[in-house]
Amino acid sequence: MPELPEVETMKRDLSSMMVGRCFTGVTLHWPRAVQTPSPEEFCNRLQGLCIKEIDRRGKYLIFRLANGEALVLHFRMSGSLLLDSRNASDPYTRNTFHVDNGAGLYFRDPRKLGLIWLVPDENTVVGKLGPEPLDPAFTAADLGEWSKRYSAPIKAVLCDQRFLAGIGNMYADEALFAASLHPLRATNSLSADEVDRLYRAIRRVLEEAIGNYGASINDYSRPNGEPGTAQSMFKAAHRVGKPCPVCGTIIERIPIRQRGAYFCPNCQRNS
DNA sequence: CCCGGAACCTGAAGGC
DNA sequence: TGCCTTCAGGTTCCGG
Repeated sequence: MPELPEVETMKRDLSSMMVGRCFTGVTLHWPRAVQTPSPEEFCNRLQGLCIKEIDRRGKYLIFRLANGEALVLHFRMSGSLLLDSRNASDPYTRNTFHVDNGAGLYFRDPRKLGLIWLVPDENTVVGKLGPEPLDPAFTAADLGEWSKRYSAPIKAVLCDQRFLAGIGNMYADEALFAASLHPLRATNSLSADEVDRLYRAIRRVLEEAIGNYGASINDYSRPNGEPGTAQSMFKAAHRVGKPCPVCGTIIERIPIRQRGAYFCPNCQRNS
């Protein structure tokens, strides 16, 4: 499930090979992924456009094009963007972007939940996202200010893209474990010390995961097909029934807002 | 504003 | 073995 570290890895891996290249066409096997414009217009307009730079905002991957427009992708649950031409015949390759060096960018997405936009202004897609957690301008004081506004469980708030951009289920669990905070803690009940712990935990967890090229939990892999290794560092996420690496207590999983929250009931007390 | 639930998807996993 | 149900989860939308 591509979250911030996985999309950041895609951005870095793809930038060296794709910046300066131009799209020669698109094959849409799953046109419903295209949000705007219409699939026909999407294919016509993208053809001939060249990539000026590749960026990331939250969990969105942004191709900034030389004509000022932006091709924006969101991978949701199962999407990935692959370079190897062998993916042309993969039944889960939903859409293919053909590039002027003869190569292709293969949008592989078994669950068909990923989304694609071609827009004159990328902010129509990503404009409502909260701050980037790794932006130097985002401080612990900012996190404290934001947190006062929410009474919902901290786990749910961390996953809310209007609060912070790019954190999903896995990294919210990891950050809360690293900060020794129970996922059900009311967000506005955090002390200044707890906010500071959480702030440092978020940044440490995300930076470490980027250093490990993201987590290959389900269908994600790097553009070259190699898996990321960040999942091997997980202490709580997706580890239900396994021992906490700190204290040995069995990791539990509870539903919060229809999603699984993994945590150590000993290290992350709800009080 | 807040919250819960459904919808979108399909492979995996569990029950009987 | 096999059919059927449920679950996973990011985002948006809808209703209370």
